[in-house]
Amino acid sequence: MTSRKVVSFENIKVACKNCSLATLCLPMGLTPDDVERLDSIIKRGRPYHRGDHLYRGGDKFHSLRVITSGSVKTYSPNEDGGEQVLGFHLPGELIGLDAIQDDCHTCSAIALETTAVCEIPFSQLESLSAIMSSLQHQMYRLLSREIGQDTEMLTLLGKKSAEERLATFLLSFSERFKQRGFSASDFFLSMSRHEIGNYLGLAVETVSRLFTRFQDENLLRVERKHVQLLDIPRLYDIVQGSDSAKSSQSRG
Amino acid sequence: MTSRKVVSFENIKVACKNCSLATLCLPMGLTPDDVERLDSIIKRGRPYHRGDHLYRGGDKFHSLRVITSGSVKTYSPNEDGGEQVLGFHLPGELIGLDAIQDDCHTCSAIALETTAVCEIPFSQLESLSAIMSSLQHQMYRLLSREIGQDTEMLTLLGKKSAEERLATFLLSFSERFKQRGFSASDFFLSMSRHEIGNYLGLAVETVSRLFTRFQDENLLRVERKHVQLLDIPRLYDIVQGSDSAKSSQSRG
DNA sequence: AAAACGACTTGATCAACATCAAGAATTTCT
DNA sequence: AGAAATTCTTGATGTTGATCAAGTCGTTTT
Repeated sequence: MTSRKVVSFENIKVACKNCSLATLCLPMGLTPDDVERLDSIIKRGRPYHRGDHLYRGGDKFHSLRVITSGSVKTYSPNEDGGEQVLGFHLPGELIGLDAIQDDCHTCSAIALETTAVCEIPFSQLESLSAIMSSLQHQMYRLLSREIGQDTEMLTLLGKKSAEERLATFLLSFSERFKQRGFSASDFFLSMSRHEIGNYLGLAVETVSRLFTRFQDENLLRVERKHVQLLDIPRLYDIVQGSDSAKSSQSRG
Repeated sequence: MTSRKVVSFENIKVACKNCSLATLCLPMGLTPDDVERLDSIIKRGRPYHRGDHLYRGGDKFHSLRVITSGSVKTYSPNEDGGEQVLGFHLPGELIGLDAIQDDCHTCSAIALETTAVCEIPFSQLESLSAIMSSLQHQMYRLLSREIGQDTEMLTLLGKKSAEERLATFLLSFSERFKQRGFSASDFFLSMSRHEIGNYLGLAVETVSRLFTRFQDENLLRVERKHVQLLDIPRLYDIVQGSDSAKSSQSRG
């Protein structure tokens, strides 16, 4: 009896239908029936701790993963010891899509803090999507969205100044936290300055100086990992490039 | 009778089973029967001329497109009139994948020379892939590959020097021409220096100077759009970063 | 063929950001 | 708690590649 209760409790925890992230995640747009079927193949492992790898480049690919709490950094370890940070992932986001191509992870994923994930065995997902057109459609959409996000990032790295990059970075987190029901203007970043710089193609020192400058200009307040955005409209102006940022200074 | 012959000829031209690109393209890994079914939904339009748009950002999305001859540039028109070149596409390559997300093209595609394409209505492709698991698998692989390529490009723009970028660019074309049965060391680039620079996040002048420098160093010969790679191994050394390029100079 | 235009090249200068260096603040380890 | 190791910040200097400017070559127009 007791064990039945425990099992039941576990099931509830895993179920997409009870998950606040469902609208951001794989179940988006699926009927409750379809969500139930999807649920049947999803597994939840034990949580990862800061610094634990979810997978490493070269590992055989079995499962896509959705972050359910915490945050994850993906990076591609490059030949000469260095690394390129590819992304920071928040709850509801799906990672591992790049590994479908040849059944092998091309990049690594590491927990930035205590992090829980749902695992979705890809071969089962594939089979299920063959008989559930809504799921297939959602998969195509998610893969396409990933491509769209990557191309936005290409524009960022190809054309934008350091200032524009950091503003874009901050607003991306602002929007994503907001979507998840958290404050859009007051949050903690789980990654280091070094990781931010690597991601944005900037030196650590440049990132640090920009935080200081943004603070001096009353765009934000920052203390270590804690960031408070004070003038989101002006940050958006900065993202747009063109030094219109100054002209549209918020009525202070 | 005559008209039957013409129709038949047209059919042969369109058929994937007779296409030399099949192994690079959507039919890759499909059985002949499956290729036949895929064929049934593919359309070929009239060729595009240099400067013609295949689609523009904002257009409603109907079809994926495969280049069958010629070449195409994709770019995202950015707010302030400028553009970010996202890619150059050769025969066998599939474009439009980013538009699946919300049925709307997010970027534009323009022919760099006389170019023929196959059109694949996406809704039909989706339906077909629901009943052809091999096709579904291939679609997932292609989408995943696109993501992988984008992340490689992120590393290029985030971390690499101008020299490394141009070497990477040239070797990418070398490899792709080779795959298609053309010379890996002697080819014509269909895009301008300006477009190369935009794509690589460099100024036109920098691209021009690098071509000159590479030529001075006997890495290649270049005249206008015509490029001959003279020392491919050393170009690979340059791509690797670390100035090992000099030490592994080819035995001259 | 001459003229006009656009693409490419080359040179000179400049600016943004990287790198080097050192110190301050935090976190981790024992 | 105290020491060691990180992480972050700040300053000084350097370098890469952008920008500005001018000229050459090639192509298109008339």
